[in-house]
Amino acid sequence: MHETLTAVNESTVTGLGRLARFFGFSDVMGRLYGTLLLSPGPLSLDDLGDTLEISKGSVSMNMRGLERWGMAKEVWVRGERRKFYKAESDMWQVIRNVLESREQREVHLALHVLGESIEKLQAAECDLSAEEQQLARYYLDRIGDLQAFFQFAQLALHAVLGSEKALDFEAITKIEIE
Amino acid sequence: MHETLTAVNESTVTGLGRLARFFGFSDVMGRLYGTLLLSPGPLSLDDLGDTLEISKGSVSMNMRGLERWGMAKEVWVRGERRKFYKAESDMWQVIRNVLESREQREVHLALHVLGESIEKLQAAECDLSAEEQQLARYYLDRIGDLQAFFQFAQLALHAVLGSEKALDFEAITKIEIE
DNA sequence: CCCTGCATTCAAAACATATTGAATGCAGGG
DNA sequence: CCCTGCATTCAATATGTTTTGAATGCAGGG
Repeated sequence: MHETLTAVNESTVTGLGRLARFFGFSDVMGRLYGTLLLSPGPLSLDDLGDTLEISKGSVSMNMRGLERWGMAKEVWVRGERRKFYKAESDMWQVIRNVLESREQREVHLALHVLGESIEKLQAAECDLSAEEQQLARYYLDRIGDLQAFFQFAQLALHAVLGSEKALDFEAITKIEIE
Repeated sequence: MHETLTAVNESTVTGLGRLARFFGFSDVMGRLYGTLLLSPGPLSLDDLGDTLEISKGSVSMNMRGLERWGMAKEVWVRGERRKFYKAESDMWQVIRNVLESREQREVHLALHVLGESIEKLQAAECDLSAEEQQLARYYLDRIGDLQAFFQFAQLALHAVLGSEKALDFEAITKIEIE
């Protein structure tokens, strides 16, 4: 195959590996996704293992990860007994999946814990010495800041996820930046 | 100290550790930040090490990390020879720091690499066999999608960072969510 | 110019995470 | 009901990361 194609393929796959790590996934997951994304046809686990030079076990586990996150789908190839996968190529869908299941949960948890702390501090107020009360007020201020941050994050998430009809990436491509 | 204060302190510090990991920093950095945030006065490296029960070395290295990211600042305490730190309590500033120096760079790099790939593919077109040309077009499509994603991310970053006068977190607190 | 009290560095150790490949499981064909 | 071809699991291992603490560096006081 022409070296340009090979080079582009490799840098894309590497880049997606990097992106995956950035988002807290494993490098291999990103590379698997990239390999699938750049393959016109579906690939078997063996294909993927051969291409990326990683073991069958690793391919199997990481692919299941990709499936769980809705980044790849199983595909039936007639006449084949093996499993074949293709990448979920709708980026928007992938992002929704990640934001919804992971980020959303983190933010929720954080807000829950912070809310509890505030309640506890308010409930305990009478039991505290003057000095402790002062510290409690300090805590309430700082925790209020954190709460504001997470509420901002929640707003941002809602803004991105809430837009029912997938933001039009193609349109965005055409916007001139800087 | 009253157990409520202790409990709230601990859960906040733990939560910030978690948040730090989520953002790709070390757990310890988050906990150090949390400890400083909940301390009315500045703390020395020893104070921090004692509180979190970690070694001097670790405190030293992680604090320098926090400083580099603009999450903590050195503070002079008169009559003391030791270094003292306080948390940068302006969350907005912290977020700007992280987004600007890290996320911004990632997005930039990605867009650069993708752009290069597109150029390479276009330049090589004539050298390709019919079959290779077809694959090249396929690559261009997929890479275009990735590009659109990163351009979206860049837009989002600009939107958040661009607003010159720090988004008003306090105001956001008051918005009713869901 | 040494001594003290601190911060910093860095190699070794502890710890965490990812990968491997042999063993196991499972389905469909004969 | 066994055999084959595959996927999956998991304990052992390799790899990467963080922490530690002893050694080192450095500034200021005496």
